[in-house]
Amino acid sequence: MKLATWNVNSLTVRLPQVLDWLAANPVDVLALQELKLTDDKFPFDALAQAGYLAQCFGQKTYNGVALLSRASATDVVRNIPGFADDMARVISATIDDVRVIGAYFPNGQEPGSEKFEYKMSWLKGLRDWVRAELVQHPKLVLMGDYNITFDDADVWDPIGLKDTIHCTEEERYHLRALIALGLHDALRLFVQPAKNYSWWDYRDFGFRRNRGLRIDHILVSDALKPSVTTCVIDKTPRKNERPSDHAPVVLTLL
DNA sequence: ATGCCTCAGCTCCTGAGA
Repeated sequence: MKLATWNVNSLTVRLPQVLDWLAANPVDVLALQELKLTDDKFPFDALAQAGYLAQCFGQKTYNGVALLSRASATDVVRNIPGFADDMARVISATIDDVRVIGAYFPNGQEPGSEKFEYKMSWLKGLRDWVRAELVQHPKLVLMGDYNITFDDADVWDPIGLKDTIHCTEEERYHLRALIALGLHDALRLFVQPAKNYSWWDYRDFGFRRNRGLRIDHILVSDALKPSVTTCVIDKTPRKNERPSDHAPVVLTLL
């Protein structure tokens, strides 16, 4: 079974690239973030022709998430139960006996800002809910755009970006707290090349210079960990003519 | 230096992203 996550930064703009990528990478599940469209504009037909069912949770202008799958998805849940939120950031479903959570974590903008405080409370809400989900669904994958780096190895300039957004100790504390629930950073289960990032700024030739961050992650539960055979960041779509600023992350389960 | 890209929208500028 293959699962992937990709922040597409507008599904309207990126749909052709998503279809191309799925044709070349026929994964079983693809979690999308930053759709930037409402459900009535979701391209169900084009994806169905490509062989994918879709569960979507859209929103005008910002945010918006979806789960694409070859098999049917059951028990679909939108956002975090118990955490009131007017932004469309999370969608979950059971697919092929695996509980899949696709999430677009808040950006946080700047430490100390109102948006940063929202990010912190959102992270706490997510953790409390995922803790309960793991009891109900031991085979669980939590993947998406986390907007948090684990440590300096995830940052192209750890000194220059120290304590800036995505790199603060508060954010990393919450990320480690998720891990402490019994989850594993799938990419780090394997030896990785240095400077292996999932996002690059559009400005200043960020991708060409590999000035990036690893902020898109796939976390797998204890029960799934023995089944993980590969986890890679696919930088190919970042080389497209009008790319998303994020690259997909792909997980293979036995 | 509060921008450099990119995207959406009450679109010819602004807010947000990260």
